[in-house]
Amino acid sequence: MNTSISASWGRHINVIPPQSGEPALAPISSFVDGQCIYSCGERADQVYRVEFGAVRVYRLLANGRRQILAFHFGGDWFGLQSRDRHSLNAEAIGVTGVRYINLQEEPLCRPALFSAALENFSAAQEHQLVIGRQSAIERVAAFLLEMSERSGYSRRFELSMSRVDVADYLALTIETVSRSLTKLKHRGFIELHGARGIELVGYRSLQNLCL
Amino acid sequence: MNTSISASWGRHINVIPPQSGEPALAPISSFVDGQCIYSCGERADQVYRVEFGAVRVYRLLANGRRQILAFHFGGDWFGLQSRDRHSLNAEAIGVTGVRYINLQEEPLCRPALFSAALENFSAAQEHQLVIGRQSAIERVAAFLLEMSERSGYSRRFELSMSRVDVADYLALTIETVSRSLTKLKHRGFIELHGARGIELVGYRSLQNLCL
DNA sequence: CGTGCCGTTGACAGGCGTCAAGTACAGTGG
DNA sequence: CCACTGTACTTGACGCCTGTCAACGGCACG
Repeated sequence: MNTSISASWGRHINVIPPQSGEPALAPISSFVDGQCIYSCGERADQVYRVEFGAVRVYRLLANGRRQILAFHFGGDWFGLQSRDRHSLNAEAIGVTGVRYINLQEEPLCRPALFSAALENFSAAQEHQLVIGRQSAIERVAAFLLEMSERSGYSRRFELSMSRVDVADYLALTIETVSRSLTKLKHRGFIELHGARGIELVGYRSLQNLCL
Repeated sequence: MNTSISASWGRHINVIPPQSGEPALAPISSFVDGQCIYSCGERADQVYRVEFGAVRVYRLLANGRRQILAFHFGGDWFGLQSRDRHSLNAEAIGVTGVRYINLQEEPLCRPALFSAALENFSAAQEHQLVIGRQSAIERVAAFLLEMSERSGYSRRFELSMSRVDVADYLALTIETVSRSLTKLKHRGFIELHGARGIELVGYRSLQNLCL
């Protein structure tokens, strides 16, 4: 799926910097596309770190809708939870590897986990602003910039997730996402290479949209 | 402002349980209504705890809009930040007292702060779901239930914030908030006592709205 | 009683969701 | 090599929800 990227293209950061004296990390567990990593209601006694691939964290609502709260890529910690049971689901996007630590065996309050929690918190707040106060086209622009940042600020990259995922992340419909991408293309801000390939032609223009 | 509450009414929890061996808490600092506690760009080397009153945390966007990310009441920690400078603003709602700890003098990674960070994170996620996937009336219902919870699950309570604040928290306009409240009243789910007084008549019905 | 602020209500328009049809592309099998 | 199929994505038509603009009502305060 997202393994067929031309070599010259940026991708999401999959290289993990060597951790300094972080013990008790289990070996890499591998997941196929769409496979559940944890689900709502399960005991939350592990914290995960993405090694390669990507992860979506979401909840299903009673009206049948799905809200994706976050995407996680290589190096990101996820699964931190304020209660002892998960209130969200996590699934692999494409072939994905994660490692985890067991919270029973480890002190919960570690600097690495603390800053991971703050990073997650900060990302959630930024996303609140996007879905709260931005129009459809602004949300899509913000999303593209975010994905660019997370693939090392590359101007050209490939989305690892489908339109449905993008829509559920931005609290839009796939049709609106599609239309917004088309508008951005017509305005000369981006170019589309196939369904997943994105090129940011007008980086500054995109940023101006998101103010 | 929110000091003129009839004694029989629930209020937001202002009583602080005695902390067990938590040192270095500065004495209470008092703020008047609307006073800034910290603002975007300042160094974030303090973490605050509400002693009485309430706090709104928000950001102003370029289009002139304001998004309130969270309200904080007695006992809540706020001001935790992943970077060394604040990216948000915090203001007092009504007469408000806070205490803070200095992060320079204290180890950042303490259990109390860690769980505070996770609580903040969790609240941000729940709020993402509300503003992402709920209609106007569902958001208002969810808000009332949240305020009820935070005033000790009382059926009858008084809002400490204005309609503008509610609107900016729910990513709506004041008109839509007002209309939604009227609808909830006409459906017999709530009763309004003045502008700020709320009585939840149909608690279950409200919950069913928010599924 | 006038003034100002806050909240409510109404009329209207626009953006986005919904429904539906059309296109592109990969995989499969003949 | 090509037809067939299914999935993902795009585009179009239309309606509703919510934002915008405006007027009105209630209440505190001077």
